Amino acid sequence: MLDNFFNKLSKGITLTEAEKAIFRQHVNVKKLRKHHDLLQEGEICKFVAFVSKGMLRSYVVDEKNNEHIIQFAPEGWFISDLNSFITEDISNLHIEAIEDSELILISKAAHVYLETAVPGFYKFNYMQYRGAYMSLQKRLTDMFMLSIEERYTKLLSIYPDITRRVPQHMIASYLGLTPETLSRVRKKLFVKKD
Amino acid sequence: MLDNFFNKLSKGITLTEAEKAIFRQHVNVKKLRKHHDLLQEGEICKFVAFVSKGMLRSYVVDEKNNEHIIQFAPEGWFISDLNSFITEDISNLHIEAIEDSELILISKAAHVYLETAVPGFYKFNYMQYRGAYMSLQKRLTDMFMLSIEERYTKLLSIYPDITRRVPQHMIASYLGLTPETLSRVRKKLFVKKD
DNA sequence: ATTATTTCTTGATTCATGTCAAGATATTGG
DNA sequence: CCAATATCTTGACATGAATCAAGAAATAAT
Repeated sequence: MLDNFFNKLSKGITLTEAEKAIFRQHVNVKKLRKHHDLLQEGEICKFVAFVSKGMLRSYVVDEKNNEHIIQFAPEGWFISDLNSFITEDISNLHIEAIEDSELILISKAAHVYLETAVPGFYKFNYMQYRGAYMSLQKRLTDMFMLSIEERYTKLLSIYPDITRRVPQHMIASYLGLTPETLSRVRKKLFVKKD
Repeated sequence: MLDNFFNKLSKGITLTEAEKAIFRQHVNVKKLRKHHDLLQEGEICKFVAFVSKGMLRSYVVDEKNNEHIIQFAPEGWFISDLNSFITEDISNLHIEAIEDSELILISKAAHVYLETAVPGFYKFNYMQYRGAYMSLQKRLTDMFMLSIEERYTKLLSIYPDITRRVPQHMIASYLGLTPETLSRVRKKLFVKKD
């Protein structure tokens, strides 16, 4: 059940069997079918979720009802609204499955407990947060530096299977574009290649 | 010399006098005058800098020679190119003083050493990274959700003294605008207020 | 299979912001 | 104090992306 989760952790730290047992006692497994919500705007985010199977997205909705995708989380990734999770303020994010998924949920109490009971987990989170900050900063500089075409092709090169798993309008949303604009960009790109 | 630095740390952790002494042995104080660089594109970022006095900015330069500001760091803040610092790849950032400044520089070796010699420093960095990630995510959602006016007024409300300390074209750059556009936005805002 | 739903494409048009250029204002340095 | 430099404003114009609308294509449901 937790194999993928332990695999992920073991890329950064080493876990004893005893520690794995502690995790098993303190996390919850949850299945979430496509289109179903893990978190809705206005709720307090009470978990960090590890995606062991499937794929989720987090997004915000603006006053014109346009969705803007903050993050995709395929299997092997974590997803949460960290702001809400830490401060216990209400969230302005939605988190939703975009494929039938299987999750490991870590509640706040469990998260706090596990960080002291399993020192490696604290270290792991340190690196997660640092890495998350570094990637977000890259995303920001890409927004500033790259043309739409470049941002799109870069995304494809980093996540080659994204076009097969994620509808194009969501990729547009992630890149900060309308679906129409992305469609036209793709047309141009593919004409060029011929 | 290190008072501001210790004050900052003591907001998250408690330091003994012995630990302060360790810091004093392992960090460097540096003065940097306005317009002078702390880091140039193409170099490897070999430090994390704490700003004890003055103000710095980090920015990228695109192929049209436009600057895009990633971060402002007034006194009490840290600045670095964390990507370059961690991976030891060359940086694509510039870091520059925008006021006469005084810095506490922590080299990579010192940073690593201090995190083990002063456990609280490790904890402090954990929170720094987590917090940095959370603010960057807010910045990204603001980019998606808010109009230019809203982004500008929000910036002013969070950093009321920024207009006095930072030239307007740099604020424009931080917000992802041209100086002309920001000038027009301000005009509209101030007409409204009358 | 057929219908219904979602996703994607394409065209016409609008609009916000960028670009270019010039002048005004403010700041800095000798 | 004056000159030089940097910063900010304003106008005219260009342009890239959004919007609106309709239809095509693909996918899912019955």
